[in-house]
Amino acid sequence: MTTKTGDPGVPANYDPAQFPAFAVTVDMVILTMSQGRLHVLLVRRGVAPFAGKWAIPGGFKRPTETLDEAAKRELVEETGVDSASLLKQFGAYGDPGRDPRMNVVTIAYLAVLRDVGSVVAGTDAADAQLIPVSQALNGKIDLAFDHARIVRDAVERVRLDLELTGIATAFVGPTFTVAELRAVYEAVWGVQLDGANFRRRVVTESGWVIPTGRRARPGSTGGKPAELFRAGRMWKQGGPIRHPQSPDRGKGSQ
Amino acid sequence: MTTKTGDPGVPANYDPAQFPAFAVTVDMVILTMSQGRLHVLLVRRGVAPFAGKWAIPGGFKRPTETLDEAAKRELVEETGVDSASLLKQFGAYGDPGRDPRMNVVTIAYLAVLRDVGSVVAGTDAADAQLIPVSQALNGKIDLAFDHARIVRDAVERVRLDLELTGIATAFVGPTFTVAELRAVYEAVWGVQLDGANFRRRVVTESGWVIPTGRRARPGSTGGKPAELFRAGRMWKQGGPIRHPQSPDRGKGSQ
DNA sequence: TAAGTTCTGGTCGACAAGACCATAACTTCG
DNA sequence: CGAAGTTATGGTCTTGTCGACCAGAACTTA
Repeated sequence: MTTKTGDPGVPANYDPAQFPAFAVTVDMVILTMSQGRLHVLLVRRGVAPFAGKWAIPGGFKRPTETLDEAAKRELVEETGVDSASLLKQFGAYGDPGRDPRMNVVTIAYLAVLRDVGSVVAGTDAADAQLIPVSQALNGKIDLAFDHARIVRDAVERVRLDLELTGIATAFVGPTFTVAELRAVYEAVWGVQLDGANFRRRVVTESGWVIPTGRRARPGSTGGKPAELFRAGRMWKQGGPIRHPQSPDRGKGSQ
Repeated sequence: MTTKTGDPGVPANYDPAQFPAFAVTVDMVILTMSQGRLHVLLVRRGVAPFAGKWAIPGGFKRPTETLDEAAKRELVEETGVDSASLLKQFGAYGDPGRDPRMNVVTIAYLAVLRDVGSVVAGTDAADAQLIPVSQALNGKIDLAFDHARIVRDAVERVRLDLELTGIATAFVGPTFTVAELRAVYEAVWGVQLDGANFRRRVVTESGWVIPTGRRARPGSTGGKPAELFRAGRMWKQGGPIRHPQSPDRGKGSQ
């Protein structure tokens, strides 16, 4: 036992300046839907280490700001998007050697956005790109540092949050149809959902989607024009959609 | 990691050695049941800052270990308990000024244990004590740093995990009755659960409690001796117990 | 033996959710 | 213009889950 009399775990006469120094960064996994698939925003590194490899955007925390503020600042800097409410801290990573230059602990944040594509193109762009999550995770693309693990954890978290909260509306536009919302779930989970049942769940759960009264223009393939909704409250408790692949009930087709 | 050329925040040629230095600590919220109430392990600080105030145990991360290893090491040092599987990272805290001496970012871990009392008494003890969570959170007790917030977040997390996983078995002894397990849920959630229904849920959910064949000695108040179980797998997906206070369905009595 | 207490299994009704069908409202094509 | 195709959306039916409640079993103490 180090000591109870001093700072937890530290002798009372320890010189604070001699504590092992770390750099603290805030890294962000920015997810979005594009062409029906889940994408993650990656930037290409220009300098060593890992020059030429892809990485998730992020930056160093400043002593004068909180972690959340640092994440929000980085999000604005990297994408121009100012919606801190979408940022969610989901893990800390500090394995020795994860950065060959020095000791770095990173706090990882998750952001689920729409229209990142255009934003990215407008700001810095040259080296920022949306990559399908499937590609980023199956080894096709070499991620710098331990960013592959971070992205993997983030996607896992989103799958879970989609089940428990109303995050899905963050993936779609300011107004959307039930089918668009359903497409988000199907893409993230890789399953097919019944349109009628999905609609019932979404509409019944009062407050989390709000009808606008307008209707969408039917697609080029025809069909009845769908009702347009806008997002209601985002984070809710008993989630609207339950993951179908639950390890529950026998092996029923449901 | 920001090395993107043109990042407004950090030039690419920034000298790594000049990045703001932080101390990184690992703090632990150790929860246990005692006398039917949820308790948290606190240590009393002997030196400034916050001398005399209570704090959660923790310590500095070493550059050669991972965050999880640091947490495990601290847990052993503080309580003598070596059960890393119970440790769960649940948040990072880095507000400026949270430690008046220097910039400190802490990674917070959660451990749910039984019998901490005896362990604590046996090791260092003098200044370590189990405090009812209710007292620690209602301002009765002055916690150092931002530890009140950390404890609050941890308890919130446990409430949620209790709903989604089989954590509850970590609170009870190596063998236990259904009633003991039910008491854990009732204490953490502050609700009353129907004994018969609870038993059905627990026993039906195959694998997470295992009958030993033995029976408990009836309490001094009499009654049928309860069946004894031992814990099965701990972390599961679709949790066995759903929190009754869900903000769902109208205001039905269920 | 009687009374009390706890455990434990059973039943019932409410409700949630998925499968499936039917119809409505639009498209394009002939 | 009408027919066929496509999508949206509502209805019904069945199944499974969960809580409320009751009853009996198995022990205690008096």
